[in-house]
Amino acid sequence: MSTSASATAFDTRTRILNLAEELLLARGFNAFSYQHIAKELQVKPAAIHYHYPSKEELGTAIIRRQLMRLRKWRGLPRVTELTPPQQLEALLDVYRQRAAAAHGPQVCFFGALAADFLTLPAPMQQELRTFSEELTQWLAGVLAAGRADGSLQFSGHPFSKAAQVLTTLAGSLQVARVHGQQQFQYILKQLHTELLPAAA
Amino acid sequence: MSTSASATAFDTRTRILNLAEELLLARGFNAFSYQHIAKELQVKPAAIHYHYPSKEELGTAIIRRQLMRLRKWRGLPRVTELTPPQQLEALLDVYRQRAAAAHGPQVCFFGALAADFLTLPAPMQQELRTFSEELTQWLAGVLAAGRADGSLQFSGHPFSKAAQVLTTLAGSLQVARVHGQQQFQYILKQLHTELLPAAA
DNA sequence: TTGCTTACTTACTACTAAGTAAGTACGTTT
DNA sequence: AAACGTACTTACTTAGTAGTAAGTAAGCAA
Repeated sequence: MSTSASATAFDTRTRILNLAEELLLARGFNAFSYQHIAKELQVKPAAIHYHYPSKEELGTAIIRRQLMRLRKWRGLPRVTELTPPQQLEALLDVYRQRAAAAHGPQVCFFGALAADFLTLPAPMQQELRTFSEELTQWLAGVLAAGRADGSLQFSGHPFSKAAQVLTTLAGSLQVARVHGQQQFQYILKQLHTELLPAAA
Repeated sequence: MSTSASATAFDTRTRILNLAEELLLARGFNAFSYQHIAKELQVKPAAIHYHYPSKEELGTAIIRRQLMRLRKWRGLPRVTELTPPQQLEALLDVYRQRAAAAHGPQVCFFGALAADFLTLPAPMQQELRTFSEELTQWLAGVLAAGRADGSLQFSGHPFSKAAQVLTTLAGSLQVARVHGQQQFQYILKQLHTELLPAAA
């Protein structure tokens, strides 16, 4: 169209974002540099600055993309049409995938960024808050619906329970990195059996 | 005695360790430097190197001290003589204190170091594993005893449940940093009501 | 063909990081 | 008084950090 969007241009920009995301999840925001990205992509560090002038913009772009993914995902027919327990299962699957990631277990966005939170630029802090809030609200809705129709069980407010479940999931990926996947399995199984009625 | 252990020497060493610990919990291992410590303590960076030649040794010392504290704490009469629910409560209090820390909510050791885990020197990784394992084992014992005498309720293996609870606690402090203390309160309340029988 | 845009590279600045070697002031020991 | 150990400072090296300014090759547009 008007923007001819040459394939290579788009590619490099996206490849930078993909790699930065990977490095963020693997090492944290303060422990990866433009040099790491540049070396891996076989370009010069200045090329990264061309696409993302500052590290703050790069970091914000990573979170923003993840927020867009969340919004798209939760609106997908193959997600909205599931029953509450299936939606919960779909969420757990996302974390299972991360735990089994190719280059060693990754943490989730929240876990990776929350640890460095106080050192993050303000725009990144704000984006992260938005992301976390929207995810919690979505899960709270799923839990409320599930308890209403008897397919899920828990005590307390759905929002509190959602916050607790997401917190546990975020933590469980960090545990997986320190203690291996078995601990992660234990924790997920524990979550699973507590939320689903024994009868079902 | 043989080592005259001049007061100032001991003081500076300890003050370095205290401040490094504080910075680690606030900013993560990769986001504090010898300069930060030196400036705050009004000495030169080389003075820090004198006491802790490398950052790896400083980091290891922080974890090791925390491990010693744990071993001492769990053996204290005022802890061992408590009932299982009281021991659980004592553990939760440690986290509540961190959440309400003076200079903004701190995360726990595990949360702070797990995020940076892949960038940590091997000795620090090993010390952290030991610390986490001992803490989980201790809590598993408390949970098992509590379920046996009917004062605590949960499903699954005590070790799995202990891992889940500690994971949730670690995560909850990260949440507190991002979303404020109220979310933290929700999560702790949720944990509390689930573990303690409604009747009690 | 001239000019403009895109996507870089080269070469740099300014700064910070961990770590080291040599020197010094001071108190204790001999 | 001489020697020594402790606890530093001064001055440095090496290696990285984010970020910038200027140049360039390739492609498209008038």
